[in-house]
Amino acid sequence: MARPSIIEPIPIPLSDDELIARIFRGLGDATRIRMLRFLLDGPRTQKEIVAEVGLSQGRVSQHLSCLVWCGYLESERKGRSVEYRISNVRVAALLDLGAGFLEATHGDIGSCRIVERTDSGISE
Amino acid sequence: MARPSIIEPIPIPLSDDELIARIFRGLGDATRIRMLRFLLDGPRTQKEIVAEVGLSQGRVSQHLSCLVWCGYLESERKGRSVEYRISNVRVAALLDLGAGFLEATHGDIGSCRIVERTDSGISE
DNA sequence: CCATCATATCTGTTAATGTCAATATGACAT
DNA sequence: ATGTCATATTGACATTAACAGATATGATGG
Repeated sequence: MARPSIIEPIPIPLSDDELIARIFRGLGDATRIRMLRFLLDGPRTQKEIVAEVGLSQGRVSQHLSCLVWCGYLESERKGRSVEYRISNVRVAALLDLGAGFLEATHGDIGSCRIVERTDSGISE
Repeated sequence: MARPSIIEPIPIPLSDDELIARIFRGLGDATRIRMLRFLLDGPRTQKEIVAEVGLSQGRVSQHLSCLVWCGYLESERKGRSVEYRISNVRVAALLDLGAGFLEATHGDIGSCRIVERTDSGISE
């Protein structure tokens, strides 16, 4: 696929710290986590993902581009649709480690305003 | 230590997806990554950390509070100073996995505007 | 080649959060 | 108790990025 609009034509040189931070920032949004966990069950088209997460199609498209260019997903056109799938096993490993970390802590992360984002919904 | 001001007095119930996203968002900033990597060498006082990262003392204090309440660091007062240290081995595991992921991808994450943050500095 | 379905892009709004500077609080030595 | 060093908090500001809605692009079937 061509470079989506959310992608810089020319990459800017970045520090190691910034690159690693971006790896994690790619996972730092509840919508993207939800998409990734949905796709752990198997490949899905964008339309199916839109139905699952309930956000606007445009926003979902951008999140998916982000996840692809960050290396978490692969995409492949299948006729009119585009199919998305988890790119490799490291993704599941990262999600597992994150979930394990959550369990191991006292859960105070829910109180930290620095990583706060208004989201009142209890897990489905 | 008492609850810092960046902490909600009463935690708001959050979805699993949001909690996991926050775990990763805690690692989604180059300054916090730099601090964590610095502390992998051993415990340091806040003053030493301020000298290392070169940001204002106030901002460093907030990042450290964030990292503590997210479960990445532990803090202990030592006389006038406060010593910070990596809380457990999962932290190093997460950082390693993130770095490994970075190597395994094509490095296109540096081009993704969604996880962009202006930071032109090449690694020190 | 045209209508339609699926996806991509653009525009504007809003909330989150990184930052510094200034100030307040806490611990310790004298 | 008081001055000083270390840390915490607050205020103001800029930037990032999530979001909906409108529109554009691309693929396919008729």
